[in-house]
Amino acid sequence: MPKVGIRDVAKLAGVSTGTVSRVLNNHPSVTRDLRARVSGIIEELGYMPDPSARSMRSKVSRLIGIVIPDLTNPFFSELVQSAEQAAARHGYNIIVMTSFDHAAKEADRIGQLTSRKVDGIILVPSNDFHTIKLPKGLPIVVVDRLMPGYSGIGSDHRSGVRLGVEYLLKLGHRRIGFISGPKHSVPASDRLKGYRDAMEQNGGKVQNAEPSLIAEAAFDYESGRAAGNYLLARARSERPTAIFASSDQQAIGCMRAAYDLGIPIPAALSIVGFDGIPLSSMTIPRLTTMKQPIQKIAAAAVAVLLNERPAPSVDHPILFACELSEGETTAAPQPD
Amino acid sequence: MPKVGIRDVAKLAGVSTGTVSRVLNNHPSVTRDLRARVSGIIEELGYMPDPSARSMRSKVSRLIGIVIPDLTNPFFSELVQSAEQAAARHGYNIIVMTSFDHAAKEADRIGQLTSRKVDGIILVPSNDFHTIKLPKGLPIVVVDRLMPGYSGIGSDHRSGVRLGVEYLLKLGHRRIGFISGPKHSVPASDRLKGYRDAMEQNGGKVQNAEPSLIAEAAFDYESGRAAGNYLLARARSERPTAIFASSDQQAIGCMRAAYDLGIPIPAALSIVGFDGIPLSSMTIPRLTTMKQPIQKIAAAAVAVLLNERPAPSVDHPILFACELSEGETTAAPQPD
DNA sequence: TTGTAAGCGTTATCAG
DNA sequence: CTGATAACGCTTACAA
Repeated sequence: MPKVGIRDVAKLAGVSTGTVSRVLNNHPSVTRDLRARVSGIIEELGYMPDPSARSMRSKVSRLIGIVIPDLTNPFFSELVQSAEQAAARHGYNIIVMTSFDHAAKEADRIGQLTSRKVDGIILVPSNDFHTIKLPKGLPIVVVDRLMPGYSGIGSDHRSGVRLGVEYLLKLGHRRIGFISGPKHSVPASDRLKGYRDAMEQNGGKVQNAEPSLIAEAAFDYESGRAAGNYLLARARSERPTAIFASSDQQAIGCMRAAYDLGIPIPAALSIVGFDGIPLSSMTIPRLTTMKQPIQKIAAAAVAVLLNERPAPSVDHPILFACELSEGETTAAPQPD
Repeated sequence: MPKVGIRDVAKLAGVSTGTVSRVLNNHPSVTRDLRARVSGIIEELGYMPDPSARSMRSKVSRLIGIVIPDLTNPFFSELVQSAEQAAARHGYNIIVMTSFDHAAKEADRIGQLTSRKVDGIILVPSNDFHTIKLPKGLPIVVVDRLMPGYSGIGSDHRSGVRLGVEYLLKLGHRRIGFISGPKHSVPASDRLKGYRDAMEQNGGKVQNAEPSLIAEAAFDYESGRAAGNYLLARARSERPTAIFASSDQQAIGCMRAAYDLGIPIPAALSIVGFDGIPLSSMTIPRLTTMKQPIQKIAAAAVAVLLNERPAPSVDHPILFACELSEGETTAAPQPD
């Protein structure tokens, strides 16, 4: 079965390879019936164009690279899956790579992708991304962890967090703790701002978010647990009655900390997470969380790379709104 | 900056393009110092070979495809991540695709991968995989859900489950429920066999695993919950004192069901999961589970595709042992 | 050991 | 609108 090529199709259809190629790329200048005949033969022969040859000539690989810090993080795996679907709808495929939040690895991955001639890269930058430089000319869209100077797509973390904290305020909480993300992370400081926004506009009572109500942590489970422990292992009168965590994983770690300290949720402590990963509805009790529209983000990123949508300007990222998903980890505070 | 090609390197090094190519592919027949000089120039010029051109001539793409049912499943995302790492160590990259457990999509994905000329495919077959036929000639290794007739790599589900159930028996449990996987799934029936193995060898008492102790379910959270509900919503004397679930997600869903029914874990119910996903140590209480060696599996799969390791014969898959990870969801049964 | 040159399967340029 | 034909950038016999 000696592999059928474009010439076989051409011969059998009685046309030139050029015409077949034009049919393949649905170039407008082919007669309806000629196109039909050729397509027929293509079908019949089960011909599939060779992507390497194609890409070599046309400089288009129909490949999109996606570089994320950690595929094990449900938020990112959902992002990748959504991107894969969106890309597939356009005949594109996805090459995934993990940077492990390590700038050097990240630079290396981006280099590989570049030399693979991917048509674009979706990048969730590592936390010390600023140390690397991106190859000019390659369409690249930064997602989730927006970076100044790069066109980005994500959700509005700041107002998302603000809404979440306001929700806690509305429930009657005043001593609201905050588990922040890594110090230098852009989204982390955005989320922190959202927290401050909400706290400060809430009149005098909690005007200054006391530093002791803010715990810095990585976005993962263990860090969330440590941060929760820091916030909760104190006298009851000092202890926050509610905690907003910057990620669902942190929130879940924090639930664990509360559990270990014997603090019932939501009776003595309310917890709100951020991200809306599937897992958040599987915890006991179900986590209340601010849900990011991952699919929208992924679809938009793909659309931008495929020029189906204008790239956001460097200082005006595309931002989607987050949405509160009420679970069972939040309630009015107990009277002291 | 007019893209540096192999000829530029050749010219600057004063050698032929053939030699440069040989250096690139570290063909043995190149003098040490010549190789050194050429490598120097390559470095200096920042030359990167064009993968399309390369692949077109050599029929090697340095690309591995991986098709899984659902990237959102932590077990698979960890598998993909591990495969990505293993592949990267060999200069290979990974194209991921999701089949959503849908045979038609799966066939389509495999077709795409084939036409992309990937050097091999790692496949976790969908549940109705048997309906599709694989393209001959393409190295493909079936992982996790082993299929008769295909060379596969996975862990020993049957004895893994047996060990888990034996653990429960050792704790003193006798009425042990089992949440099975989808009926026609190969690993599901393997796991079920493991359960039967353990139950049947346990003397007369539970000689026949009563059908009512076995609930069929998909591997996901919701199904696990429903199955748990089925097993638990009965009079206490009929209700199992322990449940073995075929996946961690099922187990967690089952915990949820128990929680909703007011059945305390592990006081009134022990639960053991299967897979050992990271999430399993984040639940409250921490899930006891049979851990699959995902990294080993992924590494072996990549090694097989890269011919670093002989492919397992069609009827003798490579099987790794599972290991019990003791959490907090298991305890001796309460006296009736 | 190294150079030479013929393709690999497409697409794109030019005529016709 | 369609056909011929020259690239595309590299690998690999075949020669030297």
